[in-house]
This record gives sequence, structure tokens and C-alpha cells, in this order.
Amino acid sequence: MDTPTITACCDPLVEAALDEDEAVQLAAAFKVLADPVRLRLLSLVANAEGGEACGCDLTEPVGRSQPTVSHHLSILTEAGLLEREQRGRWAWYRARPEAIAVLRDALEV
Amino acid sequence: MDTPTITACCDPLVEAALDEDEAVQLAAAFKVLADPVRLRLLSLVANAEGGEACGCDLTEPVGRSQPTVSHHLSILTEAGLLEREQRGRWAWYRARPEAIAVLRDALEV
DNA sequence: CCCGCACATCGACGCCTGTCGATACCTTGG
DNA sequence: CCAAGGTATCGACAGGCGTCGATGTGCGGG
Repeated sequence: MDTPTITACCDPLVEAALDEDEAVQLAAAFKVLADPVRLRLLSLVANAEGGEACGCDLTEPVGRSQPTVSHHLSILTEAGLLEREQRGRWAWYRARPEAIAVLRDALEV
Repeated sequence: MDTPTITACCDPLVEAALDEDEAVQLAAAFKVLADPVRLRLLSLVANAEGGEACGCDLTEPVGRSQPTVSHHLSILTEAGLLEREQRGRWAWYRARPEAIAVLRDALEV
């Protein structure tokens, strides 16, 4: 999907008109959240006990194939919404509230 | 794009895991924001003097054709992010902060 | 050392969506 | 009543993206 890391790029939508570049950057960030599987993965990880979840426990609950889940986890990680830690042959994920906050702040009213 | 009106559907992402339906609904809402032209249109309207903007003044700043702008304004309006009022042959738009707030709340940390 | 498992990558397929030109609709001004 | 301009709709096209099966990669256990 070609998604650079989510970083604060602009004032809230309703407080200043976006220029072209800001709009492209923000849209790319929201695009990461514009998929039901990614939203579920993000919420599953954020709500896992200990604040972290093993990739091996994420395939079944979202009802998609392993390659598809891996693909979505990559997109979330590249965007900075998740961070990945490899432990042996398992990948562990934690949510990154800072990245979520960037998007929330853009929607401040 | 087939986007029902944005309405509060679920607790914040990081406070409760989304079920399938909630995820589909939230993703559809974020999809509306996942386009640079729509983000610019929304911010242009929200920042217009008087809080409202005429459609005739929105085509040029976003650099797209009139049918394309009309299409995006329809999507924003159907989603409830904009409201439209027809005055004579002009369409006037206002932002709906309530709809924006629904999405912001879903990203609460 | 080899097998098994978690995970990533690849290639292919189908659908969705952003875009435009052409055109139809509708309201106002003359 | 006609002409003009703002807007919506239509049809078509191209590119993007989610999905999967098959396969590659790397680590750990026996």
C-alpha cells in the first residue's frame, strides 16, 4: 500500500484548510484505517492482555488467510500504528497510541 | 461508494475489541476520509467564512473537474460530514462537527 | 541434522473507486 | 420563452487494493 509512517502533519481539519501535500499525507493515514480487517487487528492487539498479542493468535479471529493477515499487519506496522517484536519464531505486536493520537488530533473539533 | 450516514457504532478502538459489523461500519466511515480531495473539500468548507461554502467556489481550489468534485461532495454529504442546502442554482455546504466527532471518539486513547 | 511451525513473499485474480468528457436537469435573468 | 450557467448523472477507463494458494525463509525442538 506504500504507507509512510504516520506523523503529525497539520492542524485539525476544521481549524485550517489543508494544502495538497497535507491532504495526501492525511488521506494515506486514514486509508490504513479504512479496512475492517485492519481495524479489528488493531483493536484486538490494543485490547490483548499485557497490551501485546502474538501474531499466531490473530489469524483465526478475523477469519482471513494467514498471508492476508500478515499483509495487513505489515501495513499497520509500516504506518506506525503497531510495533512488532520478533521472539523466536513468533511475532508480537503492541499498539502505538501516539500514532492513533495523530489521527484523532486531525479530527479535533 | 455506498456509504451510510456516519453514526456512533462502538467504543474507542483501544478500549474494546471490535466485532465484525462494527469494524465494517467504522472502516466505511474512515474510507470517506481516505481521499485527499475529500479531505481538502471538507477543510475548505469548514474554514470558509460564515461556516459555509458555495459549490461553485470549490472546483477550482482542488484542481479536479466539476463532475469529480460533485461526486466527492455527494459522498461527504451522504456520510453526514457535510450538509447541503440548495439556494437557487447554487449548492451551499456546511460541515457537520457531530459526524467528525464520531470518528474522533473512535480513536480516543 | 532434520522436521515442523510461524511468518513473509510472490503471482494472479476480481472488485472497487477516482477520474474524465459528454450530456441532461434546473433555476435565474433577460 | 429562451439563453446561460451551476450541478448531477452516465458511461468508460485505468489503477489500486484485498484476497488467496503456493512457495520461500528462519527459528526451535527432537
